[in-house]
Amino acid sequence: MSMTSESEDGMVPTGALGSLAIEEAGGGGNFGVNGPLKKGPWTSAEDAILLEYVTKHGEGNWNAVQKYSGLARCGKSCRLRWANHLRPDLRKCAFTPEEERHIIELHAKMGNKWARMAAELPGRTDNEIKNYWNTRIKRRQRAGLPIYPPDICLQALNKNKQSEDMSSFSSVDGQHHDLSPINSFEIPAVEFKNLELTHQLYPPTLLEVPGRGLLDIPASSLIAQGLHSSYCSKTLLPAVHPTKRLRQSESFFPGLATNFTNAFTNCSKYQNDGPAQALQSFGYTCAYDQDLTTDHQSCSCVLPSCHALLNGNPSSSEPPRAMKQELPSLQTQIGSWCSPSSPLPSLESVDTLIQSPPTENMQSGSLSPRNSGLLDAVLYESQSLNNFKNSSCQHMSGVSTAEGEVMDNLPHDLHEIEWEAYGDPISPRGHSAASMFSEYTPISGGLLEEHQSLETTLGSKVKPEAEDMIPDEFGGKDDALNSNHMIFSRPDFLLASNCFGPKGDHGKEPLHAERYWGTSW
DNA sequence: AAGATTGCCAACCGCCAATCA
DNA sequence: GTGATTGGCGGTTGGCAATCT
Repeated sequence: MSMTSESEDGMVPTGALGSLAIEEAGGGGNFGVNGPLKKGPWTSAEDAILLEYVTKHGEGNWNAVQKYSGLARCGKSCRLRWANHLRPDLRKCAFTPEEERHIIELHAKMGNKWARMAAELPGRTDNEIKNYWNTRIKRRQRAGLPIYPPDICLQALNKNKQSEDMSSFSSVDGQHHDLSPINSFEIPAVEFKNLELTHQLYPPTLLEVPGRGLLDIPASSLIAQGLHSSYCSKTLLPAVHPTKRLRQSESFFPGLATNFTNAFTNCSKYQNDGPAQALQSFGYTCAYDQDLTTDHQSCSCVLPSCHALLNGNPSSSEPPRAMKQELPSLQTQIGSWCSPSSPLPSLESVDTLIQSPPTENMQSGSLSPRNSGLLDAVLYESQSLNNFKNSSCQHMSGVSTAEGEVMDNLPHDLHEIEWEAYGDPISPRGHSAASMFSEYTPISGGLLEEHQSLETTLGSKVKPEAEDMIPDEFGGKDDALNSNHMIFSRPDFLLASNCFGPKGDHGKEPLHAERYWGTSW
């Protein structure tokens, strides 16, 4: 949408542009020294002014642009325009396949760190990369395709495995992570105080955070952590990034590491069996996973159910909610665990927090404004449903701690329903649950409203989706893909799925990578 | 053909950290 | 030391064009 107002202004010779710019600044908004600041698309004349200014004075001091050139734009807008469009070193062509590949790799490594990604892609801007990623994600999610190609996930896996091997626990000082090229995690210095808030609430990889939406997690953060339960304590917990900015919302992701720890503890037996088995053991259920027999349920069941629970929107008949497609990176969220100013709790204490959420800390006052709402609702629900504990999951042997913790909060019948789906290796409900979770974006309504929503979820709205929604190796009904796309978008899914693994037990053809991933990798 | 949907992209907004006065 | 300013970042919005129904 390049400059819609282009037609109304020709290129104006540089020099004596100020008055023109001021005249053009008709839009409302703030007032600068030259009058009202213009918003909206930039004109060629404005570009010329900005270009001239930067040529003369260099970058920086952007507010002076408006002051001295007469450009009726705020400094911020000028900086953005320069950085995204006028910089001479920009590459305006479409992303090359190599660049796309690089972006995927970088995102697997960094998450939504667009600026950092842009720094590694010469001539590309963070905005460009962000837009590319968001549209790409949207497209792939709609198509029910995973975000990350398997090799990247495995790459991340291997790297982080190496990282674990190489890293030493002595890196508590937080230095190692910048020194080690392998360890790509960024662990910010954040407060531990919110730890209890998210325990029990969020399964790995997709975390719903009120006011923040779903958090996605770079593949590297997901996969490797899960391989060993000790990983969290070694790599996630101690590392502190001294310079990482702490955003309010980024202090909100504490429970994840423990969930990882717990969730993968029971799968650690696979750790020596190679990635494939380990990944399968993670239990990120793929409806097409032919290995999803009851033998594997121990690890494959929980997360989707968690999704369903957390989503609070188990029914596909629910009105569609805004889908959060891209999410803050885990590496910052996980960092919530560790702060120089807040001693890292032992995992035991973490578990204590998980199992016995301190209710006093759940008072609204202890929640950040962004954190209230869904969290409150889920915590409340968790407590009120605690009576179901131990009764419903015991028939599911091998359910990991984290899994059980979440599952325990489900009514028994819901367990049954969910598990029936997972017992059926080709049931579409397996991933539909995940999609339910993904489709729930909390609107920061009141606690009551969310509670009600959750209640509805738990109580009655578990509705099986039609069996015919199973896509025929992604050639099936689009609706099914749409409604179930989320799990395929998750890097964890692709690791667990057989899309790049051996043929499943049921003789279904494995998904060929080139078909599965498309050709655009 | 017309309306709806999707893709794409530019720009804005809010937040935060660093710097400055 | 403190408040204001600046710059940077990530998320979101809005509009146009292309495609679909």
